[in-house]
Amino acid sequence: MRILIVEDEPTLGQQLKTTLEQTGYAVDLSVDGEDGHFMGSTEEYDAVILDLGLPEIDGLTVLGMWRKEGKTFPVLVLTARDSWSDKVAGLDAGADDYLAKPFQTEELIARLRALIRRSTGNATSELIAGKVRLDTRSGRVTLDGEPVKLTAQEYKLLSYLMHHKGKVVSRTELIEHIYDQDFDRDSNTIEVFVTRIRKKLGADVITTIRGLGYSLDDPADAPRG
Amino acid sequence: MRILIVEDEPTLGQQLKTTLEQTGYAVDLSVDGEDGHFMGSTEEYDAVILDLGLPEIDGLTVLGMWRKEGKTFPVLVLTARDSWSDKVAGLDAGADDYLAKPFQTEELIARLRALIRRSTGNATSELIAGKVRLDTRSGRVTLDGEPVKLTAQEYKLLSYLMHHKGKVVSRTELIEHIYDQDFDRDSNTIEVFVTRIRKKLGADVITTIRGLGYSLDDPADAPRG
DNA sequence: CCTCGACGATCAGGATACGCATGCATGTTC
DNA sequence: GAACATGCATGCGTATCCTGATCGTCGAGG
Repeated sequence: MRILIVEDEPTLGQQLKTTLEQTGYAVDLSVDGEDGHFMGSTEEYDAVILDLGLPEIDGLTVLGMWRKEGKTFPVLVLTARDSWSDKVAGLDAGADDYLAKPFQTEELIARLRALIRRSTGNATSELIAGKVRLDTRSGRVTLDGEPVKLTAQEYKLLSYLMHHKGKVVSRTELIEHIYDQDFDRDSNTIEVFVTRIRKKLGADVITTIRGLGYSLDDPADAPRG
Repeated sequence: MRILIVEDEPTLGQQLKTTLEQTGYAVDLSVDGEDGHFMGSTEEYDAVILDLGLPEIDGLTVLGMWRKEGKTFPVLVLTARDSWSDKVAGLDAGADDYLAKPFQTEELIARLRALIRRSTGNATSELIAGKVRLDTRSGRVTLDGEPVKLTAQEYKLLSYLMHHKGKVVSRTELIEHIYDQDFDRDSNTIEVFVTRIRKKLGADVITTIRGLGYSLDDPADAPRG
């Protein structure tokens, strides 16, 4: 899962970036509205954290531009002001949630998790596909109830696939969503990690669709449509 | 749009109901967890407003039951408590948003709007022709609900035909849209793939119009209504 | 109704691109 | 500095694709 943070205060921004990366997200950080808008328009994000009090361009303006462009990623708005009218304005401008500063980092993470879960159409924080379970809260993965140790990248890859269960995900899409910008797209790392995940969870977990990408299917919601 | 309110405090509940009705929603009001759960399970709602501090059954429990039953309507949780851990628990239990009491009615409405907008925003990009369904988002094809495995080229060909359902598509047109430039036009690959698709999906899916090309028709919108 | 020409369908073999697995060098973490 | 994670390069096996030949079918005209 890849996140964009648009925050003009360098300390807070960098701190958020670090925390989120430790949580298992790929994070890009932008420090002003113009650059932030550009990033959000050109790159693929699963969620955006947007500070309203930006220099140059106002956060709400940026948000409005994205929505006009048809961008649908969920946006979590940060506001220093504690007036509910601002919140209402933010929500109506297309924000999906907001958080007033100062806030607990845990709460930010929980809200982010909920946003991504919701935007990918999942009802709970525990993703299940056959014998494999992935708890987005604890970041744990189990196979037949047995805990499985995954590395950071393996987890990111699996998590993205499980969030998009049943969908055919191209290699490019995977690269765009588990790495932050500046990554060699002509590389076979995705294949390598798919191999490693299969070794740990079984070969049948991830299906290859030749020429298109990969797909993670749940035997439970198979046929019988 | 139809809303369910589960709120044990009669005054607040009734007031909310009135306000939302004036805003243009159809509103059902339930005053305890058990009844609320029943309503949510049996009726069709576009969103639910759920108070956590309920008598009898706890709000979080009700929410958990709905999610287990596969209910996906967006849920806005109301909580009197202002501890972020409760909020985190609520979000992770499957809530889509929460609001701490006391709150401004305007804010509630704005959040509700945002929730519904998001949950209905995902128009299904599914192409249907008779027994065949092709989901462009997930890249999957089903026949009578049974998933069918197509190769990349087969998928491209079928996809193009389904996008132009009912139209007669020439072989040249197919080649131009399936292959990038510079492809031997005097080749019979199209015929080969049509054959393969027919083998997988049935001979009647693709109709041959001799001398002109192919056409994919939906019995549903056949000539003569 | 039959014949014939033209077009489309089908089949099978070889070429190729694709994905898999493994080893190794470089980074990162404790 | 050791253990581990990551990403790149290589060689290999195979599903997939294209080609070309043959077979089948449609439809018009005799």
